[in-house]
Amino acid sequence: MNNNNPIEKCDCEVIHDEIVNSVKGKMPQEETLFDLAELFKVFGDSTRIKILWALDEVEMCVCDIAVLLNMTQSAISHQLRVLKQAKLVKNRKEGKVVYYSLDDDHVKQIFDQGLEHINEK
Amino acid sequence: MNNNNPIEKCDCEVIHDEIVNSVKGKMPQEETLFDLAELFKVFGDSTRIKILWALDEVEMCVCDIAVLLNMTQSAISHQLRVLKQAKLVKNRKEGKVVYYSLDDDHVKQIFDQGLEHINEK
DNA sequence: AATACATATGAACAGTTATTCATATGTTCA
DNA sequence: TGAACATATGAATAACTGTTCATATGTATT
Repeated sequence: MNNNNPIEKCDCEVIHDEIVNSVKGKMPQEETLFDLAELFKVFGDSTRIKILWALDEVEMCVCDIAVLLNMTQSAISHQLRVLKQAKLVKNRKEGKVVYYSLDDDHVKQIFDQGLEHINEK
Repeated sequence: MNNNNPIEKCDCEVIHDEIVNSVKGKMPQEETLFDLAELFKVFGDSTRIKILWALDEVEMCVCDIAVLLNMTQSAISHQLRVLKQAKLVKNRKEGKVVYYSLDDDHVKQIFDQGLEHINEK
């Protein structure tokens, strides 16, 4: 069933039909790959990386983090929301103060793998 | 030496001075965290995730990838450049055709950690 | 040499995102 | 109740990013 239809968006001929079809069969669901990209997008910002790294050490309140990173409370709060939506951090409230902590066991391992890549290259 | 200077950008008082200072001492170098974020930024795009996943299966030429993902050759080529700059893929030339393959052992492990996070939540 | 084709690349555009600013919410304490 | 403070949030803005389009480069074939 290998017809010679013009390929939709690619402006070149298929070079290796078999390989393409084989890989197509092995690819995870579109949605899974999308979710994976969304997760890594969260890791792809220095501020959030710093927050995660700090929270991997110890639970901290919003203001602590702002002071630590020398940024505004607002900026940190916005980023904590992103991290929370990604379910990477959780929080607990104690009076006026909200304490954030890591909510994932894989963060450190993902960091470590990333660092290994960087250090090898 | 805990003076009571107004904190630069944070518009609130330091809540837990000791924690902030302790964590500050344990944080990796600014540059390391920046590089880590830059690396994850590369993972933070569906197209690039798909390319990496495909190349983890088998070496492919640019056109193959374009057909596989139903995208233009140009778009793929641009993304391959990003992946190459990040040293996640390498290529070899055979006549007109350029074959790309993974250039990192950690890609799959990073994916797996990410997937574990997603599946747990 | 000329053509065909695979890939690369620069400019432009649209969509996304991080920070700032102003302000709202919610809690404590007097 | 009102003042003080920690945090959250919406709107605005500036910077960044992915794709497209047009075109350039480089290789093989005739």
